[in-house]
Amino acid sequence: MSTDKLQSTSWADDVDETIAAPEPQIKTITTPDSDVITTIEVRTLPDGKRVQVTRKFKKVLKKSNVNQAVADRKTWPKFGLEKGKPAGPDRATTTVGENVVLKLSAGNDSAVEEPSEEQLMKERLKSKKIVCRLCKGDHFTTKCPYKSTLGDLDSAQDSTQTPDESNANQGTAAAATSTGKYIPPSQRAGARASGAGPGGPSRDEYPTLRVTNVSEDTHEDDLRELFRRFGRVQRVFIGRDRETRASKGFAFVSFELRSDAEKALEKVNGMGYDNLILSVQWSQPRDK
DNA sequence: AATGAGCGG
Repeated sequence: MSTDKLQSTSWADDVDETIAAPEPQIKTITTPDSDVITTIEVRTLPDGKRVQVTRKFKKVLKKSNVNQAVADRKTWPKFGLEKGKPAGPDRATTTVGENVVLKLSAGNDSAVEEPSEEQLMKERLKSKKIVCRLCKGDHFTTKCPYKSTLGDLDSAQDSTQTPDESNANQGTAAAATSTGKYIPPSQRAGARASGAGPGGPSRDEYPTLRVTNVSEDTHEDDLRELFRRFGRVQRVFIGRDRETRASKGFAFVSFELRSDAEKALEKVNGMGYDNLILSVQWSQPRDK
């Protein structure tokens, strides 16, 4: 360890230097046979007093960058239930985490800053591939474009029930499955596919209108009431400020049938409502 | 003028 190395590794010294101008003199004494390094520092305090600081450091013989005890432990033969198994983690039962090393450094050197916690998480998520359980695509299962068609297939495969149990459960909502897991009626084997039948719209695919110039005190229910005359309204959403929840003056109205949405668009676009004139367009599909 | 929230893994 060199003299200037010692100076920069002590954060306390760095702090002092900003206050006390006089440069401390440091003498390092190394004895080859001993495992101790001695430094003697002479410095002048702000009030003029001279002090001598003697520090002793133990030389550490490091085989690697890990704690010696940890390294030793890794050479132990396995014991207990793992007795006789080959060395190293068994990947079938053990997930090997990322080795995060805590590094302390003097000052706030942002140029060599470690990647932030957030970045590390993102990296980890990236390496932990998202695979759709239905079609094996790289999206979440709920985002699967084939959800409405493969969805039933999946729940049938997932089921550990015998056909007898499955049939018995279909009739009674209260019946528990053999796994004890509740399956809502809409997802039980043989249930009608979600949306308007097989291949029909899946939740986000309903015909949707964007309504703008909506007065600030218009509520979801008001729009539902306004649009219901054109057909079954699937959803009403009013754009709001995240914090204040105040309306941002636009809304989305989804119908179950495109023909109804079309009628609504024609009739409501340009219509006076609550002292404003509503504008209605087809919405662009939500995406991110 | 203006295009949505939040789940998961």
